[in-house]
Amino acid sequence: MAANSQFSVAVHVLTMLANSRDANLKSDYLAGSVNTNPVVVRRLLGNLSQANLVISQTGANGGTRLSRGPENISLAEVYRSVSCGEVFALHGKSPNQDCPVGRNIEAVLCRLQKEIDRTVGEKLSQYTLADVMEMVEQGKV
Amino acid sequence: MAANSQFSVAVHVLTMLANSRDANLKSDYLAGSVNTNPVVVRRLLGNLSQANLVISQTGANGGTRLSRGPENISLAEVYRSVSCGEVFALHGKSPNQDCPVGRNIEAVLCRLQKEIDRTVGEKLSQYTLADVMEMVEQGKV
DNA sequence: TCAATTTGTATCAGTAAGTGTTACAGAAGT
DNA sequence: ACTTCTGTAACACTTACTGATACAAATTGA
Repeated sequence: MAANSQFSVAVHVLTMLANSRDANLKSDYLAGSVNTNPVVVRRLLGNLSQANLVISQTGANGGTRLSRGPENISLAEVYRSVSCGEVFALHGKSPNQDCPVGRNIEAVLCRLQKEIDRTVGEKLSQYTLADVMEMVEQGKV
Repeated sequence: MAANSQFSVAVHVLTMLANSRDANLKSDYLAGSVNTNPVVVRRLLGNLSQANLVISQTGANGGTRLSRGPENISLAEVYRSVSCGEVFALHGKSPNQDCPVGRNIEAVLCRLQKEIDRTVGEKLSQYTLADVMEMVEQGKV
């Protein structure tokens, strides 16, 4: 399996929840649609729950539902809740401070990083879960 | 060391090359500024060379220089040459095709992915290596 | 109260990617 | 020839994600 597909799975799961409105969906059922293990789904739902996007209930007839209407959940929130939010990372080790470039490049890259990440966030905030539901609906054959 | 910092290191190295104009810089010297191993730098320069951003020469007095002026190298090109260019990944395994959401979500996410990646590319293409040089210069104390 | 269900979480193994290092063949200058 | 470099292979280490089993705690309902 490749890199970080958590955002994709999160959007998938949230769309399922949106389609079922107020009914609690179980991690087993969601995992069946995503084609993965229920624990993977529960871990992901844990992140979404911490971000107040979903509400989970333990016990019999438990499960997970959206915390609000899909038109009030932007993809930017989803992205933030399951990723570090950085398109690229800064240097692992600090560059050589005796070098004029090394001394100043980090600040430049940091500003650039923030700008890129903000751009991604703004783009994602243009879409809500309701938009995704609609697109999925239109894609139906 | 953390995630993918290759873009940061690439911009760092290219800025060094830009500052030294036509002189060949050695991987040892560049590694000293980045604070890493020469082989790491040479691997990175290999990518940049394949993308025709730099020219390397083997042998004594060898090294690497830019293939063109820094005002003609956009950060989008740099980004493309050292990363997969995807802000988020699609599903690892294909979702359950018997589920209405599973059947259609991939296409929706793929469109969204392309749009986000294009947005990042457009933002990065607003900056050239010459802009970075200037910002680094201004940051000097 | 007791049994069944379901989440939350710990734990472990497997996979993939990036990093750092040593080593060495081949190219090129003197 | 000898020295200096790049290009690259090989290996160990770390980190992150995925997938799986296991079980405590919560909740429902009989």
